[in-house]
Amino acid sequence: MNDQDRRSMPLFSIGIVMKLTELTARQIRYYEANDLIAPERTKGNQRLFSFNDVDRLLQIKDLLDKGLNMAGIKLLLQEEEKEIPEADSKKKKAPANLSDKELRTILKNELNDAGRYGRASMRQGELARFFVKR
Amino acid sequence: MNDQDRRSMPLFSIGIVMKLTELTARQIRYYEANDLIAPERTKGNQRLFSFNDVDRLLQIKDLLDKGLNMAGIKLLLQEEEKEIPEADSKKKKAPANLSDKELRTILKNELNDAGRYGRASMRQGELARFFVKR
DNA sequence: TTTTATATGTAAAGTAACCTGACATAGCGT
DNA sequence: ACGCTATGTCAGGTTACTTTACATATAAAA
Repeated sequence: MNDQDRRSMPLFSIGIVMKLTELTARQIRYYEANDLIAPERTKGNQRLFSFNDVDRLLQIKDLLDKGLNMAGIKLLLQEEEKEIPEADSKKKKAPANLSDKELRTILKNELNDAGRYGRASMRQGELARFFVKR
Repeated sequence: MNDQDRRSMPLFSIGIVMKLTELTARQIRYYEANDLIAPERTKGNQRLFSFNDVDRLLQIKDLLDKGLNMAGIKLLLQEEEKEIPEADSKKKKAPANLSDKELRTILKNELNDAGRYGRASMRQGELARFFVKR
């Protein structure tokens, strides 16, 4: 269990994400429709966002403020993903579909590598960095 | 915004908390009815749990497994809250699990009203520690 | 200027998730 | 045997989310 797993755990409903990001539901769904984010879904098809998702939404918001459009943001985010090979290429084998039990285990596990958080405000910064070590 | 603020931020729906803790909704509501937790509510009256809440639910589950009842757990949690004024800068490593004997001792002392036990249980952070630096 | 594209608002109808309250019950201690 | 405790389950009601469709302000293009 590593940081990336934690950050990609689907935890938040869209209502919470609205508050965390100060985006409307309409905006969030629109960004998804434009493939800027891809939150998980519950069995009943409701969106469930991870720290990574929220983080990315804050980036999107920031880039929009700077005048970029969907296409530009998409390019930037793609570019960014390439730059995160993260040294350990092996963890690619453990993708995002955690079972409930794994999820639980993760949460109960003690972490020696507990994280540091930054000082960013949630409006502009990256939420995940705020909460989780990287 | 400090650590405590982050830990007490209402973020999770009961559905997510069920998965994180492996408790049923019935159980969670029952514990709330018994004043073991006090999650926030949305405007529409639905529960919203913080990291602290989830953390505490994991403790409750643990104590139930050890045979305590609501009253005993309540006492322990209350006691723990007193200990958390955090004046103790010791930051001693969490004694992850209390032995049955320790539990008995603590409870006995409490019930006898013989005063507090000195050992800061400090085991508040299972979940929160996972996510947040301390 | 007029047209087109973009990003967002809003409304409607349906469903998922949640709420409380009531009743049932297994397991335990007395 | 009895009662209590912790949990299950069901019912009826409410909230939160879903998609689809149409509206619109602004910006870019023609």
